[in-house]
Amino acid sequence: MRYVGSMSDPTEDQLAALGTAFETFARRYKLADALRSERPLAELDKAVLLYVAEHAGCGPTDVARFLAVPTTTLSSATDRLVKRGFLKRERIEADRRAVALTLSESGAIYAQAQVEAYRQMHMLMLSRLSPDERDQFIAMITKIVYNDS
Amino acid sequence: MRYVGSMSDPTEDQLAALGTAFETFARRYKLADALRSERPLAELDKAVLLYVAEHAGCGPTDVARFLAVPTTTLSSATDRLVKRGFLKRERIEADRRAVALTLSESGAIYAQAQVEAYRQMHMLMLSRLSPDERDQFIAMITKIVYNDS
DNA sequence: ACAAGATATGACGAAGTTCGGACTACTCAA
DNA sequence: TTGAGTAGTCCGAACTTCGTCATATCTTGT
Repeated sequence: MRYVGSMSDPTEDQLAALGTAFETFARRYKLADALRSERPLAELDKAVLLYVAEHAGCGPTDVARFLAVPTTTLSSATDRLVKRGFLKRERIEADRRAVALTLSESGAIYAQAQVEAYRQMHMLMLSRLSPDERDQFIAMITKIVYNDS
Repeated sequence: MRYVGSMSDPTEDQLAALGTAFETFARRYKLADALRSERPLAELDKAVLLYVAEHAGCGPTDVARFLAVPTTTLSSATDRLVKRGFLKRERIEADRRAVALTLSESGAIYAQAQVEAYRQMHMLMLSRLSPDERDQFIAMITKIVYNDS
């Protein structure tokens, strides 16, 4: 049984085109990311690093909630990051159960490199569009992402 | 030392906007995917299933190459899929070293459901744009993804 | 003031994944 | 026929995720 939409719904062709574009996009993205040197951090760890970069002093629970993973999983992640010297965990006195997460020097460098890599990729992507299209594209994807329905 | 681009390069604002949009996009995408019932297949396994759905009779090496993972990793994936009854592995006589991968009945159903879920998501995304914008958006993302530079 | 309950983390371990190295079986060219 | 190359799999080490349990600390109703 197939849903028959109104005239203003996206067409099947549009959906198909978008699907294949995304599929290809995701694969390339992964490939580009994979060619980093040394043992790359786990996906989760990178996400944690970037989050802490933007929210210095936050607690593990905050990060876990944001990334939608169990706190124990996040605990493992911070463990790894601390062990590699990318993250600092410090008890705070306002609430001595809690810890405040901050990036170490090298953690900040790593995060910065990561951000830069993304920037490069975005640059490459946008550079394939004309200047006019760039604004349009960004406006559209923003509309898609943020317009909760 | 920062690279100073030409006037027609994407602006920092554009890059930043695109970055945050993607970040949010990726997170939502993951969440939506996570709400499937029963033990969900590993990410790799799903990718394998979808690939085989489109390339019935292909061999493990084909899939491994396409997904850019070692053949041993792909072997594990097919093992799991066969064990769950989603995939069939059959020796072919043209080359008796090779095996041909095909979806089982339930594998096809699963793949179909997966495709449908993506379709839904793409539908939701496109529905936030006006009909005119949809074509424009697809044209742009296609240009971005396929125009190798 | 304090017992009871909520919170923030960490320790531990089971279950599951990735992937290098070794191995089997088969094909092919000389 | 033999040696090199190819398709796949098996095994095991290293890692991740995440549930369960244990530890400190807050917080509060009384």
